[in-house]
Amino acid sequence: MFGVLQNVSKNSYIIEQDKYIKWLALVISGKVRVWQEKEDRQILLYYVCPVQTCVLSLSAIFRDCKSIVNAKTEEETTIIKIPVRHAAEWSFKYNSWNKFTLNSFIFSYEDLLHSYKNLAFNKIDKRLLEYIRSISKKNNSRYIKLSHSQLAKEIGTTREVVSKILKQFELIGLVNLRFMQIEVL
Amino acid sequence: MFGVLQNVSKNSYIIEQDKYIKWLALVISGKVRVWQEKEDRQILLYYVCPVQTCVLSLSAIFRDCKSIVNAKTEEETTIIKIPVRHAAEWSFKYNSWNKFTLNSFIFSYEDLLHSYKNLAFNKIDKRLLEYIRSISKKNNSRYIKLSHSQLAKEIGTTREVVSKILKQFELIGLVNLRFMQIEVL
DNA sequence: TAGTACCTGTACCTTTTGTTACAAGTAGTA
DNA sequence: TACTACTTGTAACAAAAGGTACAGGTACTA
Repeated sequence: MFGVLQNVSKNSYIIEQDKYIKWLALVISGKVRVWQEKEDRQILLYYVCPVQTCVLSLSAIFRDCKSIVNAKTEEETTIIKIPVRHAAEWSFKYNSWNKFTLNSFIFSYEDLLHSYKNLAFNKIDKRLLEYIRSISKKNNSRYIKLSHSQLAKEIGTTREVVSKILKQFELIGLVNLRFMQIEVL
Repeated sequence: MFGVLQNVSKNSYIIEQDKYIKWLALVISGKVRVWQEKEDRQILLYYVCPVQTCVLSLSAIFRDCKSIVNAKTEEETTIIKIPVRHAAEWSFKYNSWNKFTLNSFIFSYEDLLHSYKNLAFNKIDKRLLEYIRSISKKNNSRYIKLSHSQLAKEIGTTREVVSKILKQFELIGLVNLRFMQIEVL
């Protein structure tokens, strides 16, 4: 038996910055947020949803390393914990596992590359608009139930900036604002 | 015979944004710059040096895709061109090739992650200082022979901003400036 | 030597983003 | 109800970054 099934309650850390990664987590149900932070700022990297794994814990398979990100459950989450040394063997034993690993890297790399370009060249208002639209699309709902400060932590800025920009968006008819709710028009 | 050895002259495009990647390039000698751009701004992703491959052309191995980056030789460069479908087979045939591929992804992903965090949280002056110091270290020389506009294109800003910041650095004794030369103190 | 292309410095201004500070609203609960 | 924690709005200000414009320098070469 190599993997251990485990239930993790909401808001628990799966990975913490500067700590060693000892096992690989596969998310079976729930949702895990992965981000970077510095002082009181944060920036989202991605969410790990069923059935995916965090590409960064994958990288730990191949050499011991400290995590450079944080990962925390956003809901009650079920994961399979696999000690990294087992997962490393699998890559050479099982073609399908190898394929899964490679695909995870490819997808994640391209995703991060898009984020990088976005961050380098687009102003905050554009990044915010794209973000709320992507949320709306992903959830298949016009209504986004996030606070301004939560949004600020996703895109790497401050609450006041998000509030100001959202207000501008409302004035030009892009959104409607309510308490803890943004309606994307 | 799968690979083709090829000499590429200085300043030739290896990969262009929005074009399909048909082959994988292994750099045998020379140097290739990989970057993203938008209008007249650019931001460096990495350099490909012997004996490495561009992680992004690796990703093309596994599914047809348009490039989201540019790659151009900075010196006379020798590459081996491998049609992507051959390279794809190798991953399942040869353990050592598989290992090489995975290592490329891991290294590149972590590298990009550092850049992303740097871009998200650090001001331009700090990023510039880190960049020129890394160049100095890499070249094992105090003297950096790059113009201000070249530096601007590496870190994603404009020439005027670089000139101003370098002048400040000179005033506080961090560097000495000459025509086409920065001495790191 | 003149011409060209590129490099550097800098003053001035604008836009973008962040900070501080405060007022007021919402929701849950003891 | 009163208390708490969190959310939202916004004015005024400050700092960071970018853009315009121009003067002058350097290097190469025709």
